[in-house]
Amino acid sequence: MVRNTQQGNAIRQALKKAGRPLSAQEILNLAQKKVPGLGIATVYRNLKSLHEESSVVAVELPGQPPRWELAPAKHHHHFLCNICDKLYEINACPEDLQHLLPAGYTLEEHDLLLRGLCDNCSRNKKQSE
Amino acid sequence: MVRNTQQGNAIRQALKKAGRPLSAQEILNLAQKKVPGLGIATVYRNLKSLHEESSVVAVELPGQPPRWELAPAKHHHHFLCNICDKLYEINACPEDLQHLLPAGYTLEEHDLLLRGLCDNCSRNKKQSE
DNA sequence: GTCGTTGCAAAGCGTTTGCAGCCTA
DNA sequence: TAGGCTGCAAACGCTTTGCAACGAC
Repeated sequence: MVRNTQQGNAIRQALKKAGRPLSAQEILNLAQKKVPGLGIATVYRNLKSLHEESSVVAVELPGQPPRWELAPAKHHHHFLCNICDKLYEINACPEDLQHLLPAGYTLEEHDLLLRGLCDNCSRNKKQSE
Repeated sequence: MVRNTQQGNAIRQALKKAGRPLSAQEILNLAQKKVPGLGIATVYRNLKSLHEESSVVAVELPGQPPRWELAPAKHHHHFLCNICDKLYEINACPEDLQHLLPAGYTLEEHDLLLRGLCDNCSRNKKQSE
């Protein structure tokens, strides 16, 4: 049976409060404010369990460790800002990707990562030009 | 200046002959047939150089080490088979992704990974049903 | 009291780096 | 011959695991 521990709660709360995908290290830092002795191994073990029960989702980024977010209600994608490195949730989807595939292929899932400049960084860049 | 070494050639040839993205380990295995003493560090150093000069591209996969391919002539995406784990090149692109973004965001690049069953595995699965 | 969970430290894996020797230009 | 490139082994960063102690039920 699954037990209700301080550590597990702190980890889930950190993800919930952040509202954006966090790295294991970020989760550790946040959760340690609630449970000072918390170790990184416990973060990984909890993430693994949560992932197995589909409560959290891993977001993979090129050349970086994955970030984790609470399982979203609806299908969505992400936008990574090339300047501030923040990862945003995009509530839209290109749909109809099956037609990109050659005949015979069956599409089951898809991952889309958009990259560029977020609103903030776009604005800052324009000002400095 | 850049020198023309056996090792570098073996690595480039392995990528060229394979015609699909390879992991560093796969490259090592293939290139060692030409240059037996070849070390993994040399594979990584060559990949790094080739990547810097944009001759090769890294393809990132969730939960796996990246695979490398010779820089493709044209923009494309990939399809990962959920059964045989082979990675295929898809010469198509959803285009017009900017409209998925909120106002103010600037789209610079995008990565799309399609997953499902390749032609072969789709067929095998149907037969066994 | 049981036994799932934890913290620590050690190990694992993919990747990078320091260094002395090698080999291309 | 100079100095870029190599192989080896050690180091690295992130993640997982073994183990004894802890604590939720």
